[in-house]
Amino acid sequence: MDNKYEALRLCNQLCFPLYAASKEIIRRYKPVLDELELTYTQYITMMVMWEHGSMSVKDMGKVLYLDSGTLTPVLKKLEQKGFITRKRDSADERVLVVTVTDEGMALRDRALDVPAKIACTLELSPEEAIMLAGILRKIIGEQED
Amino acid sequence: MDNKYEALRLCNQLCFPLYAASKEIIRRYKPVLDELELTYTQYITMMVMWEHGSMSVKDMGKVLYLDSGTLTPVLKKLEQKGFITRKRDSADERVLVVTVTDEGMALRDRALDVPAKIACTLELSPEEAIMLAGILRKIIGEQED
DNA sequence: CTCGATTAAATTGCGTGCAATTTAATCTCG
DNA sequence: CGAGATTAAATTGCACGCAATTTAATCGAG
Repeated sequence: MDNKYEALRLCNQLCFPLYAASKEIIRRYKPVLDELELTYTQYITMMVMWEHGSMSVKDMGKVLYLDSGTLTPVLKKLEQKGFITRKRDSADERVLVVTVTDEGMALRDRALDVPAKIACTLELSPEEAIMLAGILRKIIGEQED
Repeated sequence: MDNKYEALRLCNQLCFPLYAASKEIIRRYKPVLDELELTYTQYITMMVMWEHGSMSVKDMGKVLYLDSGTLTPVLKKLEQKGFITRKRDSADERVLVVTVTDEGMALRDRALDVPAKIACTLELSPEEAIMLAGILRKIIGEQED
């Protein structure tokens, strides 16, 4: 019986599987990231730091799609752990520049095998992975890295 | 230069787009759900209620992949709004049975156009949607159900 | 040069998510 | 039957995510 409520059924939605899959992947990261004593949000923040070395909170937010309300406490935590420094830009004191420390860069080597550990739990074919990445990029917006 | 750190780059990951896409979709729900005065979590909970009418917290958790720590406050909020009732099962007092009210069922009609409103912002082809749903199911279901 | 507008972070408040623990009810097995 | 194991929710504590507001610095039109 496909009635007028059919569209409301959970199983017909894309949103819910997307939401559930996202949480499921973060769950799989947990044991791996626990060894580095990083949360998932701290991990993706460090990925940006490893790649860029130094960046304003605003730019970090653009890359990660997070605002200062989320980032400020995450960055303070990472500073506390010694992986980054937080310093106002002398040219514009409104801007806070985040910079990775030597200790932060050292962490990168300890994180080298994280992607492989996650990837091997996914069991997606390369074609599926490429297809998924493309569709997700379309949902997220367009620009990207 | 694809060096040994290449795998760590944010753009090469699937996890991050998945996480970003999930948040992006929930963001798109917000204005639509605001009209119903529901959060996204409350909305998916009501979807289950509309479909099943009555269910234990445990079973609800299995469907939504959420535990009682998350569900208890959500269900209390929905009870407070008058959309559901919460009552211990007389046959087994450990079990709390959640049941949709008439007011809760009435909300269903007001939510009828929510899926269409979201779908039309996605701009995915039917093939892409089917492909995406399949891949996500694979990710979600790999070690459970 | 100045004052209102704009901008970048920080702060506040609320609602998740989830691990870990607690409480209460039920089950199991001797 | 009865004590320990198991189970279902609730509770506690922490870390997001994001809207809204606040604070401080800079910009820009007049």
